[in-house]
Amino acid sequence: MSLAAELNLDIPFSDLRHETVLNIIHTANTLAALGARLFRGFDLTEAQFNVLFSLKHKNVKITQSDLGKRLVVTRASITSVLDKLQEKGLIERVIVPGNRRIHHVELTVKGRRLIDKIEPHYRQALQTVMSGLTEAECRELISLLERVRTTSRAQ
Amino acid sequence: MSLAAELNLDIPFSDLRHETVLNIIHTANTLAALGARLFRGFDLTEAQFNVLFSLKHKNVKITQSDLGKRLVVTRASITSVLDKLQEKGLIERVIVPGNRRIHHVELTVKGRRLIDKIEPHYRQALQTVMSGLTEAECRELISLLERVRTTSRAQ
DNA sequence: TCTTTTTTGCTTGACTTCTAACAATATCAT
DNA sequence: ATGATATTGTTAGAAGTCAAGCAAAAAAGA
Repeated sequence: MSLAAELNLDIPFSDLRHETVLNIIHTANTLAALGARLFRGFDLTEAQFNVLFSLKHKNVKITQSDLGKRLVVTRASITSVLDKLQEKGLIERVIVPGNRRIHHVELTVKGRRLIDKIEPHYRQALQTVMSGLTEAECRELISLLERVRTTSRAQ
Repeated sequence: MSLAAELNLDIPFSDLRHETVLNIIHTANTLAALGARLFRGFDLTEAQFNVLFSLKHKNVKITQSDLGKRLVVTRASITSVLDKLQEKGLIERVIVPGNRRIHHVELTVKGRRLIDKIEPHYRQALQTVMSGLTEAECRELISLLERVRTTSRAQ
């Protein structure tokens, strides 16, 4: 269904570029909402899931700043998400000998167990949600989005 | 640039569907951040801009619930955004004779002047940000995203 | 009519996000 | 080495988001 129809607009889009941008944002919101619903079943927010997932799929030690870059949020945001995860006993901040400014963030046993339990459901949801596109179409979509970002970064 | 490179991941994506979903979300975030930067120059948040823009491009009277559906946020969210806009004197809630449950939301003169001032900058930014894609590519991108949403809605 | 259901807007509380500022620490340049 | 600069993590404050629950009002059904 067209976005204009979905949003019940009384005037169709007159600006193709505008329509494209809103389609990207609206699709992202739709996907994020599905994710949020899945994570809530495990008492996690999307941000909390993202941290756990990043920690699991990271080989080297990672600092809070690294995590921020990876998830594209500020250091201040990471601080508060980690606080919540630490309260729940899912991660720990490990002191790094030789550098008193940084912490290494690590999954606890409990944290690892939780993310291991969620991940199959997450993979399954991705599979389902993207089942409407072929592999070639996925690649095409990625390529178009990369070009949008490239232009955006030039701003 | 690939998303994996952008995020400095040490392992490339092994799951094409996952990569696609993250590309959509990350591109939307990038675009939203650009928007936020533009709106901040006019002392508006993105949510506030979205409300003003919707009000301007709406012919019929619109209630708070309508606005929520249009912007895909809950009624609770709309309430607080409207409170802020009302404090600034940019919108007003108009009592509807014959139905004491609803309000019509309308731009004030000040609100209309502001959105009129911002809109050309917004259009220009859209133009710039999407200049990397041809019209045909925009249509292709929209079509792929619509199919992702169609599948998502089936969940 | 009268009861039940639905819709509407609001409040509260939890969470995330940002910007701006800060202190502690590390790094760089002279 | 020492003074200037940059990085790291934190805090505080503002804003938005949602879910859940509420009261008032409207709509639907019996």
